[in-house]
Amino acid sequence: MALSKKPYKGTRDLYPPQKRAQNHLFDTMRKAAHSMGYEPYDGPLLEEVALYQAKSGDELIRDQIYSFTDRGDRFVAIRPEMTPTLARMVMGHHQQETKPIRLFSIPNLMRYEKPQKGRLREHWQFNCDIFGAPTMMGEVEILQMAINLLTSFGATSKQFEILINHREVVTNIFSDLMELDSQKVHALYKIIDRAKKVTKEELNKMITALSLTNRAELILTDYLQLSSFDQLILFLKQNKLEQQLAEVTLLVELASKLGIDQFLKFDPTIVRGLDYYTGLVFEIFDKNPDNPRAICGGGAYQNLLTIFGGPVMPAVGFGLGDVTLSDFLTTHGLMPDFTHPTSDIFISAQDSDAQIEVLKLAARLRQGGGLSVVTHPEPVKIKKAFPLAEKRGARFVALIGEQELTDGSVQIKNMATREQSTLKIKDQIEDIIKLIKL
RNA sequence: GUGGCCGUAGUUCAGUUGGUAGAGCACCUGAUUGUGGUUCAGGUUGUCGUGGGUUCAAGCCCCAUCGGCCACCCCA
Repeated sequence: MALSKKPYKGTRDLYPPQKRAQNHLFDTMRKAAHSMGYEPYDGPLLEEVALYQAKSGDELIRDQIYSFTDRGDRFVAIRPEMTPTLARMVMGHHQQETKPIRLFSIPNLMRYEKPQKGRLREHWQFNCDIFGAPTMMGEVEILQMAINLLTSFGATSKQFEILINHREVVTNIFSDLMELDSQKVHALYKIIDRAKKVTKEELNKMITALSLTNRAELILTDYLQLSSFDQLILFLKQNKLEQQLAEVTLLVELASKLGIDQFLKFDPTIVRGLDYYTGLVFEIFDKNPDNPRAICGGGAYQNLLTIFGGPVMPAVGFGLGDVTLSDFLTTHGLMPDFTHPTSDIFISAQDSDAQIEVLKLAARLRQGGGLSVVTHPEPVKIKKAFPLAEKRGARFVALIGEQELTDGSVQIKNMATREQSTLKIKDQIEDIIKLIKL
């Protein structure tokens, strides 16, 4: 039976047009990270499953992980997310690092899922994390980073928003104010996570099924109606949740002074699935109603080092996938066209005697630095040279034929302006480089 | 895991009530033997996803399987 030419289910073959587009995403990510002092890192593709079992949640391990037993009987997985690897690495080094520790990476991750829009089995995810920053300083910085990234792609606050919640606020409301046991808290998490996807009647039905006390139900209703930070702050004041009040107030104040408050919105239904989040949680949403999907998610987690016997350390981070990002950029017309390659100059010979001169000229031009020089490996008629140059996205064409060979020159033509000049290869190499670099 | 739609040339797709495959784009060649993007003429390209079944005959009907898209479920 013939082998399939298609890539494995849920994965992509990245041919040059797709890979150029991805490189554009990655380049912009690296620039955004670098601009805020975040350092690059990477980790292994494989980790022991136990690393994920500790904090990621059952669902992820049970159904969504690619795992196998290796020849040494170790139960290993292809990384489904980067944060546990990062925590492991930080645990190994944090004592010798200056705080805060700022790190980013663009790992490819795999999850065993049914592929659909915005969701494949393999994707690349921009991960940014900060360890050891004071509460809300790290949070605000991470939000800034996410905003920086999206705005440097050209996106505005009209196109995306960051929906924010606080795990501790939620936990306090559920377990202290409403006096629920942990089982009901967990069930309620699931319910409010679904709140925006179902009708009010269905939501009420799910809540009724929990058989809460009247008091608890009232508090829940109040909570779910909060739709701004102002309302949340009022709610926290009324219910005397001092610690959370101070944190949320600080967040709002910092965001407002930095001018990023226009991007932020409190949303009581954001709770996020991963078990390790302990503080602020957020998701970035496309405001376009046709693409109502989170393009990025993150939050604060302070206990992840404790699974290695490490200290409690404040940490904040987010992950942003390349699939959802390019969906977002495409729907808003922010994705440049990467269909065609680009190069600076295409050089070809008209007869076989001139072929070696083509290669020599190309080598000299490359020594000039930073130029993309494409040669054709066999002589072609002049007419053919231009379409070939176009295919390579060349801005200039250089031709060497019989005449040029006898006087050591080269014809150089600007593809756009059609201006053409004859230059001596030996004496005028600097002029040629200057011409192309203009 | 559940449901819907779909799988035909490199690509996007057409293909009638079953009668052994077609178009655009792309690609190649040519239109006075040293100057392109337009135009024109000609040409190449298929295990019709795979495996079974029904039939004289299957791209078309049936079953299975793999894959794709979408919506659920779930969730980075």
